[in-house]
Amino acid sequence: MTHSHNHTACVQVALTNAAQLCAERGVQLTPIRQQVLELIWANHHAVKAYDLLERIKPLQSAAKPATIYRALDFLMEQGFIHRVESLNAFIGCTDLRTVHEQLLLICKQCQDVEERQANAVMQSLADELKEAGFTAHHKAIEIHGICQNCQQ
Amino acid sequence: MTHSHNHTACVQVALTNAAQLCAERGVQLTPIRQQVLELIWANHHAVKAYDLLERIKPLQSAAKPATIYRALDFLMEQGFIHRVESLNAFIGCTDLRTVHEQLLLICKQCQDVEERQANAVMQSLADELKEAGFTAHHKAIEIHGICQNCQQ
DNA sequence: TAATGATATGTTATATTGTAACATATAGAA
DNA sequence: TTCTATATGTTACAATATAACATATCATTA
Ligand SMILES: [Zn+2]
Ligand SMILES: [Zn+2]
Ligand SMILES: [Zn+2]
Ligand SMILES: [Zn+2]
Repeated sequence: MTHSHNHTACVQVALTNAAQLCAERGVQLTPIRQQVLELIWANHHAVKAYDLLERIKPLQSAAKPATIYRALDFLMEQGFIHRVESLNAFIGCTDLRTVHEQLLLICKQCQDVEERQANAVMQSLADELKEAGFTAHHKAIEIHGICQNCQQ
Repeated sequence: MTHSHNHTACVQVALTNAAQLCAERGVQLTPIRQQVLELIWANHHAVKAYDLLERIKPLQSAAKPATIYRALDFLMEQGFIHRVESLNAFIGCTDLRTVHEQLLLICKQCQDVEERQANAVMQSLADELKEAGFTAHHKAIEIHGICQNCQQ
């Protein structure tokens, strides 16, 4: 994603959808929440909470850790962002309109994180969980390696 | 696993295999490393580093965070334990003799973590990664929910 | 033997990540 | 207006993890 794409469009889609969904749901996309979402969408890297804190300070001089973590909690509840567990970091969700499980491909070289639907994987996982008698509430599927662009 | 099994056997297998593998590999299972491994194997819960620190202090009064993290690094390098990314915690590996990807089923109720081979899942994941052109180095697949025993 | 090098541990300090708790503000509903 | 829910401000701290340098131990080898 770092490589040649119209990222302005990515950001605009994300923000427009978030605003729309908030309106539909009767929740508030406040300035702080919107700014945090925009900062996360600065690129396709996973962003750390304290990096967000530094970056939002020019806009919100009173910002403290709780400011960021509250905004992150909200954005996660609404499904606008995902937490990358193995990085303690956050990325914008690229598929706001679908209820989905996320498979995250995390490139060690360019730091980009790609979210994929991976329906076949999710289906075999569902089969496996059924066999195990396990009721899933949340799935974290995070693959670290080298992305297609970085291999060339 | 909490429910009715011979856990003494689990521990013994884990420790015996670890000792054997260290001998084969020419690395040292020092007292600290062995004690940390035993503490991790106290049960099938994921254990946090600072809990290990408290628990090892009666045995190693000089223990500090670095003591634990170094032992954990060693045990992970040797494949004797896994890090549970979504819990910042560690579990003993139940399958020391096989090179494998781990699928971790994490029960919210009893805290047990079950490691499963899940060959079908891994195969569809491999297919998906191939399609994505992504070369995987490390996989963290962690499912949170309710285990079979806790549902009854 | 003595010097060397590799490994493991001791020790202090600090960096990073995340929450708790309580106060204040704001705005719509009753 | 008063109440209530929601959002934010603020202080303090808890929990997780690493850096950096000192010391110890032991096998190798000059
Ligand atoms: Zn983009
Ligand atoms: Zn890349
Ligand atoms: Zn057991
Ligand atoms: Zn359970």
